[in-house]
Amino acid sequence: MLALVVPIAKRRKEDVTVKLIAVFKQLIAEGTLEPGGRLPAERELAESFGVSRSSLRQALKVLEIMGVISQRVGDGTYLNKGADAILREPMEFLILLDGISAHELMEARLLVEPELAARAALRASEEDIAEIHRELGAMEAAKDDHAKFVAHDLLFHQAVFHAAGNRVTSLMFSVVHKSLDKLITMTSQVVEPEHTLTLHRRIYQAIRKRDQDESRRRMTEHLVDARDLLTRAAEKQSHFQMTARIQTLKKKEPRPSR
Amino acid sequence: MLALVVPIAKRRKEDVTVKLIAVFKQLIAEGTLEPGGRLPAERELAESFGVSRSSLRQALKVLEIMGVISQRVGDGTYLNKGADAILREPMEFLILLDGISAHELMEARLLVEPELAARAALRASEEDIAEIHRELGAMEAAKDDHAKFVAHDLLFHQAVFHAAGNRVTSLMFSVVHKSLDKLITMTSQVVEPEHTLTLHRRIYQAIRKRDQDESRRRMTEHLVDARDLLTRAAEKQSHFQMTARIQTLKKKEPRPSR
DNA sequence: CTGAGGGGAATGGTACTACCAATAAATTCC
DNA sequence: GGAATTTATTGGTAGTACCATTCCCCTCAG
Repeated sequence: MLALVVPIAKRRKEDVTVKLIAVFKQLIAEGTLEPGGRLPAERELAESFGVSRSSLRQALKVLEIMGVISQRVGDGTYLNKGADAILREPMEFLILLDGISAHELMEARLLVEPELAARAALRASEEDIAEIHRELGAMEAAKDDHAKFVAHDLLFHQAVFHAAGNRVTSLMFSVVHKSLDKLITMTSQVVEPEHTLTLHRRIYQAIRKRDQDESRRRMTEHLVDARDLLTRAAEKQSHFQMTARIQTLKKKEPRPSR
Repeated sequence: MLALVVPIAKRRKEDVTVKLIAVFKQLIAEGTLEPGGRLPAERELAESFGVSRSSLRQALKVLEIMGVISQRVGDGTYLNKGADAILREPMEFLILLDGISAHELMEARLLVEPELAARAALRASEEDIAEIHRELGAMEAAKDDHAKFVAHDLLFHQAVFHAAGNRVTSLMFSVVHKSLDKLITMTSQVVEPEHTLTLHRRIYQAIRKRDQDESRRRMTEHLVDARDLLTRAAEKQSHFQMTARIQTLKKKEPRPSR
């Protein structure tokens, strides 16, 4: 059964914060705010909108965490240009809350990337192919540095995405890649770099030959291999490790019996 | 050329808000907070963490917009179970900021959904197929109500996603679908509902027959058709329309010459 | 005229207080 | 025993005060 998506009309009393976010959305859409541009100071904005600075700051904080804007003390607030980081935080929570496993993330890649490789073979420009080749070279150069090796591995895949010419999937899967980064790094320590390199070389060659079918096959071959490795590695790992906390949290029961 | 992802180490002074979000992430990860569970009151939490309620509220607001928690006045704050909405807001901003067009969104669908249809033909359970059929029926029943018709159209596709059994892609494309909703509704007013229905029926039949190749073909057929219709319709539309604003915004130049 | 340095103003970050409105549990009343 | 009312709790908003950082302009020395 499908999860109920609740398109319910509960538009009734919206937060001021929510309204503010909608306003910013509109201002961006109509071009009043331009990427890279500077926003008025918080105190001014708050007055303009007729809300308190507290409320405005809540909205701005949301936008900042999502990567829409950047704030710097003593300087100001700026609308970001591209927003690569915009999906990162949400995605991490998604993985936590829905308990999405590395296996599922790899399945998603397996579902999409082969087709994208085929598309890349069809539409890649010479520059795109050169970029893919560069990342391949960077991988070779970083054989001994696992972190670097994996970083360029993922950049290789991003380059393929770029060559396929679809920003939507590219953006989406940059997050998936990022989420898998740590796990892949762990895995790479028990795999011969040359093995990974061989698989990547085949993908590159296929795209370079403009062979759609082979590109698709080679990408599938690589990802199936990676998925199996990853799944085994993941079984030994319980979960992700998050960053430090501020203070100790009183673990009192959240059940105030009133 | 790929966009520079700025992996720069600027971990220096993090916001209290950012730290708090990290704390919540950890609390969720280690199971101290359970989905559906109730969080302590804001005033208590703020004291526990040793931060002001203002700062805490900023963090909570971020989590609420992302769909991680729900807050109700007079009641309390609860950790959500699934977080369906978690990618919606970020995705909308992404589309705005990167200026992603409806055409590109449809291209993304065209890239992914055919393969997913094939996967659905392979892995769909009887219940999955029944669900797809139900949405088909709902479309037929809503021939005259454009909004409803389109809603069930998208639910049909969601059902196929579900049948394919990959939550990651399902979540991602629920956002894409949502973004296209209005535009598709407009388009549907100039298209014979029977035309759309026919294409959907073919997809359903193919999946039901467990024919992967035909499922893929039929989904491609449908989306190519939809894309062309949509692209033509979009050309006449400048942009999206967002919801209302609170008050008039002083359009003063964001260039305080100090 | 040029460059280095200092001071002031503006900005975001945080804390704290006060009050409102909505909610749910406890209480009272019929 | 059930319905209406009261009461305490909770999130929502506004407003103030103060801090640390940053930028800009002005001054002054060379």
